[in-house]
Amino acid sequence: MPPKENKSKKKMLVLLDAHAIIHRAFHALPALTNPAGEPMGAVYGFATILLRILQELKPDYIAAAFDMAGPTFRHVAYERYKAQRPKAPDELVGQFKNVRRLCQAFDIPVLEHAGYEADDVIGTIAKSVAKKEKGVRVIIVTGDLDTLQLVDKNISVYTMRKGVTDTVTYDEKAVRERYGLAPHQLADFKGLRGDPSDNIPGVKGIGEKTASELLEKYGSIENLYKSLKKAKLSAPLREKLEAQKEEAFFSKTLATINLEVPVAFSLAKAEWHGPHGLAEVEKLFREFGFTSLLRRLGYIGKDEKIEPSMPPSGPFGQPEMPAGGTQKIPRSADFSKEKALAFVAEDAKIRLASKTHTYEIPDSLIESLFLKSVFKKERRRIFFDEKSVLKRFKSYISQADDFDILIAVYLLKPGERSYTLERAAREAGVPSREFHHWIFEIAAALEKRLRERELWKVFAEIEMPIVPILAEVEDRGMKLDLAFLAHLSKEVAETLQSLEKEIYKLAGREFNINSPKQVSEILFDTLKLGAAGIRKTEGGAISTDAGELAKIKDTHPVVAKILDYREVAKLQGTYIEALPKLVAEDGALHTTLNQTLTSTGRLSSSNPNLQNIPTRTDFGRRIRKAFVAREGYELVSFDYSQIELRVAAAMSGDEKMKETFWEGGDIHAMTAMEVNNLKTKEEVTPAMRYAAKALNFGILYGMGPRAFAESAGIPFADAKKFMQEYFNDFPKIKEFMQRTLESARKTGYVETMLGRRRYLPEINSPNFRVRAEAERMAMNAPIQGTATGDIVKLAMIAVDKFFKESGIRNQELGHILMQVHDELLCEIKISEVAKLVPQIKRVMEGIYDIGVPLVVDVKHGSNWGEMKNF
DNA sequence: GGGCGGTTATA
DNA sequence: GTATAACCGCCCG
Repeated sequence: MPPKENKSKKKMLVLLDAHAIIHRAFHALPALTNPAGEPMGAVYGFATILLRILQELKPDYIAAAFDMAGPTFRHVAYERYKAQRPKAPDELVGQFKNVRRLCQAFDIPVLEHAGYEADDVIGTIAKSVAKKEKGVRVIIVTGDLDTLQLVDKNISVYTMRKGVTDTVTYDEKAVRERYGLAPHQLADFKGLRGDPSDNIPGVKGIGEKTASELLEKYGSIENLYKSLKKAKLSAPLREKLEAQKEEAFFSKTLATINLEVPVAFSLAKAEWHGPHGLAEVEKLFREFGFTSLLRRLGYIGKDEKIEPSMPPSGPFGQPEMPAGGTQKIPRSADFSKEKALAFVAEDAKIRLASKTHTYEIPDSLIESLFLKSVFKKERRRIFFDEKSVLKRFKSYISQADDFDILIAVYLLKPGERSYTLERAAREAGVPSREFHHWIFEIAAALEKRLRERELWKVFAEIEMPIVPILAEVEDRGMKLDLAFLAHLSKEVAETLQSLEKEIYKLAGREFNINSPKQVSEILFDTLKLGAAGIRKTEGGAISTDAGELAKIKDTHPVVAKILDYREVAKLQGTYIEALPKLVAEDGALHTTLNQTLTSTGRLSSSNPNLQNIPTRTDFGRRIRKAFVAREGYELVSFDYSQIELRVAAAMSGDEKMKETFWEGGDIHAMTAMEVNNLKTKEEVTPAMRYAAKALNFGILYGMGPRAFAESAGIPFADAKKFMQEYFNDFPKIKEFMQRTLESARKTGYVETMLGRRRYLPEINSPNFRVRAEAERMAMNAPIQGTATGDIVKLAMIAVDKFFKESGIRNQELGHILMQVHDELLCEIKISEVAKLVPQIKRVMEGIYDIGVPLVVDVKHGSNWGEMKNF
């Protein structure tokens, strides 16, 4: 989040930590060169950030601090200081000079002092200005977090995340949230924990957690040592602190920014004059080859509000898009006669193309009625990522002829990490040209391919219609009961503390229970528990995952406690603590539903992932209770019962399985009867049913006997026998698997009932493991894809349509809240639940005839954790 | 800070 | 033994 506009009357001084910004940009960005071949990436990064700062923060004063060559006072005190740092590469060294030239051109004073680092210079100036000039607040712009210790009421730190695109501002509160410490304690923190990147030793054996805890209790290293004798500390910790007292104090000194650099600074000289006399800058930009930045120069200091963000294209973003002739929309623009338009959401604008022109619409103009009506008018619309365009326009209605290039290329080539317009163009065989010609050609070429490969139905009847539904689901969000979670968090924190204590006591010493490595050491080295029969991890260590620990649960009481701790810690960290931070201003949690990520056609959910909210354990369900219906509504969950097994029965055509589903029988019990050759279902024991259930699921995953033995908890020989029996009893299942594999080997892909494809080039690999993995994917993808890709998506579309066409949606009586693979979660006005549930259930059960009945189970309640059967 | 291994949440 | 997302620790630069 960019800092708030400087609305207060206070003046603002921006101090650029040029050294850190350059380093950051150098590492975060690709190695670019100017036309003359000199490295320019870091200079470009610096320039971009500088422009952004000038636009966004509109400082009254600005100055830049550099490191000076030669040893600093820290090197004099400690020869190993930053000793393991590789020397700055040559490509970087030359760029410092150019950044200095840039500062000169901008008339920004350069600050430096022999024997001190840029941090020290900045610290000295920031603190002295903040003290002397009450009317000035200071913002430090930097590429690392070393300067956070300077933060106070008048000083904040502005820095970059994720490369350089995302920015974050630290004030006192933010530092506390991030570290749990006051800014001035950060040097103490490094004193204890050390800083490997600067070769600051710290106290060996003290990590982030212990350091924070100690500082929370004692405030500072000085205080800690003063009260060390009477402090309540574990023996090993006390020993470490006593033995390494010198290191602790010394490390703190190294980590402390020097506030007494004898550097001259004059606020008057640092005054920023705004955009006058930038001819020098322009000259430099041309010399450096920063043509994309030239345009932005014009904006500096103007009142016009433009979004602070990196340019979407050019050397930094995606590969340069063909931009040819991009222009602002003229007042006289008239699109009424255009048969087709293309829309692409970019960083802070929408790129709009007609067949003959490309325009850019800044976000600020999107709200205009003119553009909204241009967008909504019925005509051919081409997109790359329609969902993001819909959200930008806040318009959730699609049109029959809409074409999303992103979706098209996903269906043609699923399972890629990410897609770009450039890749789509490559896939479509369309070479680069002016944007408006380019994008329409790509769409046409992709449409042709979709039709050739018989993917058109999936595209036009499933994937395109679901786009606006996903946009709306994301936008609506799910309401979270924050008070409830806060309460739960407190309780859970206590549980964790007491579990921690018990574990330390049982183990005989303290260790980090969150570290699998340390857990393994405690269990198998210190306590010498038997490791025979325990799986090894990929790295060769003895595994400590829940399945393995369960095997030795009875050999020592600490094992069960560690399992308890794991469960609670996981839920605390991943949900109870994390979810509240993601609640938006509207009190709701807005996930992102990714439609083009999975290889099988499922959706995925992230930021937060709402598809893995706990439900299996009692404790997990308590978290679910935090997801609540809005006032006057109920949550209603529609869950396709055993949909993957039903699809497997349908696709294979196995009569016994189909019959069981038609009769509404218990599929797992029936399986148990068959593989055990029993005559009546009364003879099926719970253990038999459990094993049969594991077998049914395993079959869907292409499992072998070894994995089956493990999951059912039976001997390998029995497992093998049962699997053979299974394939004898359900021969069509075996045939289906074989047919699928053969076809995959021949064509290189498998497909769902509706023709969605998954390509599996490894299916003919000479490497057994690689090939076997591809075979399992081949057997699973058609089933998973048909059930939770094709069918559930169709159901979402139909249910949404039902809401809209019956007027339910308009009267705000009900809507879809979330999809969890085989479940649709809806929010329905309480008064309407009884009437609507049977109708929705009918829509879902009748969505697609696979030759086996689809059954939907319905539950409802005021929250997601306590639901009653309907 | 980034990347990876190990683990665990869901279907 | 399929499909995911995300946490933490730990190692690297």
